[in-house]
Amino acid sequence: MLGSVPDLVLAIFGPTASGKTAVAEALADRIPAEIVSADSMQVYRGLPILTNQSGLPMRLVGVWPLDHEASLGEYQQLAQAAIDEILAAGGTPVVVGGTGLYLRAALADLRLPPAPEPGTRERWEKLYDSEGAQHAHALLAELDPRAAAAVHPNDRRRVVRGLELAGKQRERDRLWKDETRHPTLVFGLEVPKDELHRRIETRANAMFQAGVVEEVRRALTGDVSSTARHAMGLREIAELPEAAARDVVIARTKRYAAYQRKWMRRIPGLVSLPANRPPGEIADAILEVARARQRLPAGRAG
RNA sequence: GGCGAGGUAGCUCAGUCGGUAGAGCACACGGCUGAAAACCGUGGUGUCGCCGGUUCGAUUCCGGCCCUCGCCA
Repeated sequence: MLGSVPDLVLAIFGPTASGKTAVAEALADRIPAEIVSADSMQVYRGLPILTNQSGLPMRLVGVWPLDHEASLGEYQQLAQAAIDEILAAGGTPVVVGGTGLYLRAALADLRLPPAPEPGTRERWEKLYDSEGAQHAHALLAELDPRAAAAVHPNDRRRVVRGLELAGKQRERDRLWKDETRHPTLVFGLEVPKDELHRRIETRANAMFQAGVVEEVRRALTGDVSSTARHAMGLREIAELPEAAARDVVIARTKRYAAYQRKWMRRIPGLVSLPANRPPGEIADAILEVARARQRLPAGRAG
């Protein structure tokens, strides 16, 4: 152990296969830390190979069964509770993940509006489908002009959500604000695109060697929620020959990595780090930044 | 070698009764607040296999050639 960085939250973001987990592990080797996952698919148990679970001790990995409907609000409560608990015990929470929105929800107080009351989502979805997108959007414009202005009529999900919340107070400006619940440093791992693509291909092959086909087959014998169903490759592995499924998984993972790069550019306060070094060196660099930040007068970190 | 089908965007393909072309996926950019590995929006990136003929004009019609696939030898 090289000492600690008390009262500070560290976060590591980056595209799939950028080595986030290895860096988090190296950090946990160096300071009293616990890892908190910010990953919308690793929260599920039952698909450890497909969702690339590492086997390291981590909070919020494998906590939901596959038939559980995911929700950002529920994740936020669990993740914030975990972070607070680790801090209270004197440890450093290391929040690691590839789901940008989940990472923000773990670190910031997004003031999420409430979950829909039972039945209301179904009701608005029905209206959207029967009356058409334009009609539903026009109705939203009547009930909540600001919300309507922010969504395209074709965006069924957000038009419906807007209708659910019509009339309720919403704070919409917290997602991109550099405000966190605790002093926090967010690091982003940068890997050149070619190198990242090579790693993604290698990992996809390893996934099949590790038996992902059998894992998926087993998982699909039970109920799978609409959110878990979106795990990349789940459908393809069940339906396509192995080689074709692998190609789809590779293509979609590359696309996902591009999406994550977008998040990396947007996450407030993110400190970018080149990732083509051993994880231990990256962890040392992170700790150096963290300690320098802690020597500053009390206040916001990041 | 014979017969058949085909060669158009990065990929799979549509189309043009002759006026230089468009879908899906991919890609790029943007949005996003209780589904985010999701969802939505904007953008066409092209020697239409090659050479010649007919034509004011050919990716389209005609001839030849090259290549791919299938069947038969």
